[in-house]
Amino acid sequence: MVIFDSVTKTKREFIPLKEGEVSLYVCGPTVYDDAHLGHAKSALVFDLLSRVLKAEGRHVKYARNITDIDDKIIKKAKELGVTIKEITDRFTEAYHRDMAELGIKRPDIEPKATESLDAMFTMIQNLVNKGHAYQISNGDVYFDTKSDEGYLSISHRVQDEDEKQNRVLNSDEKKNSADFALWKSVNDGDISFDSPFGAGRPGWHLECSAMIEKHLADSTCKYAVDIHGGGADLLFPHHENEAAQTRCSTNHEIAAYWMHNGFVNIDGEKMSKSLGNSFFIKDALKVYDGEVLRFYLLSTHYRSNFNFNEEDLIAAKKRLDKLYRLKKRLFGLEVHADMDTAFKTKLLDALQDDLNISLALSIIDEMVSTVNETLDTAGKHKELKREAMIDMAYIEEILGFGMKNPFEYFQTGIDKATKELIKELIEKRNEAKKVKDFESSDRLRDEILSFGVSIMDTPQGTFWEKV
RNA sequence: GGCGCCAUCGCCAAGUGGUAAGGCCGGAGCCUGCAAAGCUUCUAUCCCCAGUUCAAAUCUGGGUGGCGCCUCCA
Repeated sequence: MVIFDSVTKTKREFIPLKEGEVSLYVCGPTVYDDAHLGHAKSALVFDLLSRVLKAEGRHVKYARNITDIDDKIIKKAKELGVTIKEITDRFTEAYHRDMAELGIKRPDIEPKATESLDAMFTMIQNLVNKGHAYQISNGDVYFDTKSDEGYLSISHRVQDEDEKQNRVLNSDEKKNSADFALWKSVNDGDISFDSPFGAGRPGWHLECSAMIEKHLADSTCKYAVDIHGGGADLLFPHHENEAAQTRCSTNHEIAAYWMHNGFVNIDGEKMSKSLGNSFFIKDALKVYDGEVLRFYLLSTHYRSNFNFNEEDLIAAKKRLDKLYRLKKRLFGLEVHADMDTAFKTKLLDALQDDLNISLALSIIDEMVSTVNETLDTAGKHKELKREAMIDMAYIEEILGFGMKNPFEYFQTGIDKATKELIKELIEKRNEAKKVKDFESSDRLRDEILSFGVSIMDTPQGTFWEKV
């Protein structure tokens, strides 16, 4: 496996801390609202990564956090007059539902901030003890960025410039303008948690470092985890600060490899909360099949920015359709043996190169095309069919494409009653065709088509699909 | 202002020194009562300029044009 490490900005051969094992930590959502396409992209990318690592025969320990303490959550809870737990439970559940629709597997560990406070306290205490953190008069505890020689080594920023930017916004008591809060004190009776540093709530960056130490890290290793991932926007300040906390409170760096996925834009415009053009997954799912969305969002390399638009989505759907067409053609054939094929090797090879999905998809297209061609010319070809089934099962396993029953896949969006009606009309039409009453059969076909479906006459019978 | 990314066929998109993958759309054909699906076939020299090299889409320099981070954000 070769991974593009976004800190060294080079492709590097992946060498795990412990042979055969991989620890992967990905920054997950803050659960105060529904998940949008950006959350989907990130979750999809790292779902793919963990699948590929597993396909290589590695044992993967994948953690993705749920941020359930945050100012935005508190604000929303106040607005709605409910507890923060009601908010976080509701949106955690929604997140899980949306991710499942996209065929994303649950990570092995999903730590929550509320369940990781002990680890955060330990980290803050270590930082204070080692002189990397200090408390100011109002109770806030800050990380002293000047005390960390490695600070800004992750994002390669220049300190002075950032200071100019931040000076006005920050508290006078802070030693350096870039210092960030580890603990924010609360005195006004607002929602808070008890801690050795007084009542308050943790700074956002802290939880990831603490969770990694608690769930994944081995203090005998040079790095806390093998791979740390997240959206490109998190590189600074979030990941820079995480790295600083871990570096200064423990005896290791936080991650050996960093992976950052590109952004999702909508029709050429940046999608962001401040612009208010977030596209929720649940809304997209009303119009598009979850697996089509999965295929579409995954069809571009993870580091590129992704421009979401309907025309491209339709083209992606047509491409996925071809895989399902072949699956339909092979339907009913049982596969027993799990053998290696040239196709499987090629597909894995492509994905092992920093998740080269475009190359992987072209390999799938070629396989589909070759099998179709052979089936057309050579007729019944049991061995070929069997191998194709094995290959498709592999695509399902490693990429999560082709998971559905192919007949149902092509009929999504048509209700049951209509399905029955269509079935009857097709029978009538076939009666008419039998006696070569083409006038009636064409009339019936038009009637069937009016439901927004297309029909196909094949040697196996007549099939229909939603257009 | 600081740091950084990108620019390949109408559209999406691989390829990072050896002579342009794949998909969508479109044209022609096979098959089919018609159609759909499938199959065959056709369509680019890689934003511009200069340089390095036997050889560059791929390296260097300079343009031009997009974009991101620096503030909550995946």
